[in-house]
Order: sequence, then structure tokens, then C-alpha cells
Amino acid sequence: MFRITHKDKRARSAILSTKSGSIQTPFFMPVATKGSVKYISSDDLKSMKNTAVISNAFVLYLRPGDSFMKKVGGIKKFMHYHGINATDSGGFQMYKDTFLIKTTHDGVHFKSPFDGTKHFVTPEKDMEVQMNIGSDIAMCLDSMPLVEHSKKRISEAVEQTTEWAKRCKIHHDKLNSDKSGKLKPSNRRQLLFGISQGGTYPDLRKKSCQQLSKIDFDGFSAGGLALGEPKQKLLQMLRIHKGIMPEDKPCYLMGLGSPIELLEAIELGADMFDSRFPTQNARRGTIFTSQGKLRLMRKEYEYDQMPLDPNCDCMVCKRYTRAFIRYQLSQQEGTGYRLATYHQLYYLTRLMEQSREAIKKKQFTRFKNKIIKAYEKADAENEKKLKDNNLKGKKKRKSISLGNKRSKK
RNA sequence: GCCUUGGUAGUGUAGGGGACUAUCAUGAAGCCCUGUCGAGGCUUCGACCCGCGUUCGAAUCGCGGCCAGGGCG
Repeated sequence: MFRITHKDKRARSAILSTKSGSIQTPFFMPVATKGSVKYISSDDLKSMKNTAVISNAFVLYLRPGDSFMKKVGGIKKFMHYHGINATDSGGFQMYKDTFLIKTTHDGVHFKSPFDGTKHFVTPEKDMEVQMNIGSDIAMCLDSMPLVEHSKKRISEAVEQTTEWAKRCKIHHDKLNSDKSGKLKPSNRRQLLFGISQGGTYPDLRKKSCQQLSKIDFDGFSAGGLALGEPKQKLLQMLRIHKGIMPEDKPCYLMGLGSPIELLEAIELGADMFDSRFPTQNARRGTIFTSQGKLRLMRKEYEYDQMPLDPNCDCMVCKRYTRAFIRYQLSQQEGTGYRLATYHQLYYLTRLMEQSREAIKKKQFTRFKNKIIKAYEKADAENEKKLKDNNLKGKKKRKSISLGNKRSKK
């Protein structure tokens, strides 16, 4: 179900098989919380050769309901989606005040931000919800502490996560067994991933990984990261995670979505990613390109007739100008969101594709460095531009204020 | 020609003698966003048409000018 085909030092490319087919790693999953990637249709995803998305089991459980999803034949049919669908358990929603009431030993008390209704979710219930939704990959219900929480609380969350992980696995196996009680083969059932916690404390992360690695999950995620901690911490935690979790299982780094960080994580052997970062940034006018980060909303692009990325051959870059997309974004028009998002995901999909190629050729580090250089170059140019503008601005302001003083006298 | 409204950041506005260091939106500049309920958050910049007067004090009241609407000849 997970077959490593190529290795380049710690980086690797593999084939992940699910009940919906096989895809190559490493890959990035755009976030489709409510069953759609915002502003992007499943046909769009297909046209950019996207292979996987992740939805949110808890949000879908609230609306339209997991029984609804079951009735309509599962999320993939519902979405008319061709690829692999993963669902997040909802553990991440604990992170948000709008959802969480409190966690207990048994499960999580949530409130619905839609209508204020209260819900109690246990690990077992969560597994049933994800089964009803019919995703290809389910995630364990984990207990996710805030980064700023005390070490003690993060430590408790580690224990809680492990305990719930065991319960998830037992119940999930039941739900995925045939009549004789035997677990179905991995290509005919939903996969289940465990999630390590521990914040950025090496000892806690290690402990979490050690506990979880004893459970026979189909894959292991690193959770609670990419939430504002320094990059070096993030990578350190990934190293610990990778060092303990079995090599022959997929490694999913949850929440990561910035291009350079993705490459750095791939270099350390991570296989799967998801994040709202690229799509959210696209909607807010920060565009990833072969030439680094493009801040599209700057006035300097008001009349720009270039495509978002001159080296991109996506549908958007072939047809639309920066000026057009910038204007549509500024007007909060759906078309702007759609075009920016399309390019962004196309770019990331290509980045993953190129990463796999580079791993096959054993040139991944060179490839990574090339991309990083482009981003650094763009950042440096940007900084220089800002400095120049500041100087100009100061001169201008000075002359204006002098002018005012004179006119008042 | 006479009468009558009105002139506040780039734009649209609030405020009709002291609470104005002038509101809000938009804009511009910057920072942020990473298992998405949300088309978001934060910081900064930017204006009382001009002059004279009344008053302790004027964006606010008076007069004149300029400009823009509207009405009557």
C-alpha cells in the first residue's frame, strides 16, 4: 500500500495505494474543508493534474451531516472528484475558540459555529463520521494544544492523543473488517493515520512518536506544527518524527504549505502535505511563482500586462494579465479568487511533480537550492525596492511639510 | 443678472461653537496568514476651498471671493 520507488538521501518518492487508486509521493493536498477547494471545481483540479485533497470531517458532520454524505454515495461521488480524498478528524478545530467548548478524557465537546448547537465527539464517533463521509484516508482524533500552552498541558495532550489513537484504531478496524472479522486489504478499505503531537518540545515529540509507532497505522502524521514556530524547530520536530516512525509508512506533515518549507520537509523524507496557506495567500494576492513571491496587490502591478508567472504554462498564466487578476481581487470578485487560486495550486502541483522527478534523478538538493535561490533573489529585490521607496517617501514628505509651513506663514 | 443649496484625506462621507489630536468606508504603504466556519487581522499615511471678521474658543456663525449644482429672469 506504500511502496518506495526512489530514494535520494533522505528524500523519497513512493506510490501510495488507496481504495480509490494509487498516487505518487510526495504530494500536496489542497484544503477542501466543505468538499470543495474554494473557488475551484473538481474539473479544475483534474485539469491541473491534482491527485489529492483533504476535507474536514467535523465541519461536514455539522453540515450537511455525515449521514447525508453516506446517502449521496460518499464525498468523492458528491464532489465528482477524481483523486484521493483525505479527511481530517476535526482535532485541529480544537485550536479554535469558535469550535471548542472543552476536551475530556472521553472526547471533545464542540459547539457548531453555524447554529451554536453542542456536540460531543469521541474517537469512536469520529471514526464513524469519517467512514460515512467515505474518504480514502482518515485521521485519528487527536488532542491539539496551542503552541503557547504550558509544557504540562502539551504533555497531557500527548497522552490523550495516544489513548485516543488506540481507540480510533480499534474502532476503525472494526468498521473496516469483513464479516469474519478480518481487516480488509488496504486497497479495499479506508486508511487510517496516527498523528504525533508534542508541540516543539523534542522530548515530548519523541515520546508521542514512540507511543504511536507501536500502533499499526497506515501512515503517520506530524501534527501541531507549521503554526508560527521557527522553521528550524519545525524541521527538528520532523527529524524526530521521521527518526522514530517506521520508514515503510507514509509520513504526512500536517499544515505545511509554503513552497520552500515543503521542499525542506521533502528533503527530510516527508511524503504528504496539506495547507490552506497557498489558497489563502492567493486570495490575498500573494502569488508563488518561478521567480519567487509576487505581491500582486502592489500598485506597481496595476497596469502590468505580464502573466502572474512568465514561466508558468497554466491556463491562467496563458490567458490573463496581472492587471486583470489584481483588479478582480481588489474588487473581491470570485473570478479573481478563482484565477489566483488556480495558478497557485498549479504551481504547487508542478513543484511536487518536479520534486519527484528530481528525487528520481537523485538531484533533489540541487533542485531545492535552485528554487530557494529564486525566492531569496525576489526577496532581496523586494527589500531593495522598499528601501528606495522609503528614501523617496522621506524626501517627498519633507518637502510637503516644509511647503505647508510656508503657506501657513 | 438675481435667488438658492453645497464645498471636509485620492474618492465617497460623519460632524452645525469647546468632547476634533476631525468619523467611517475606500485607497496607498508595510507586516502577518500554514490539519480554512468566514471574500481575514494588525500598523502606518492621508482632509476641514481661500481671505477677513465675530468669539476666551470656528470645520461649525457672519461677510466677501472662488468653484460646483439647482431655480427664476
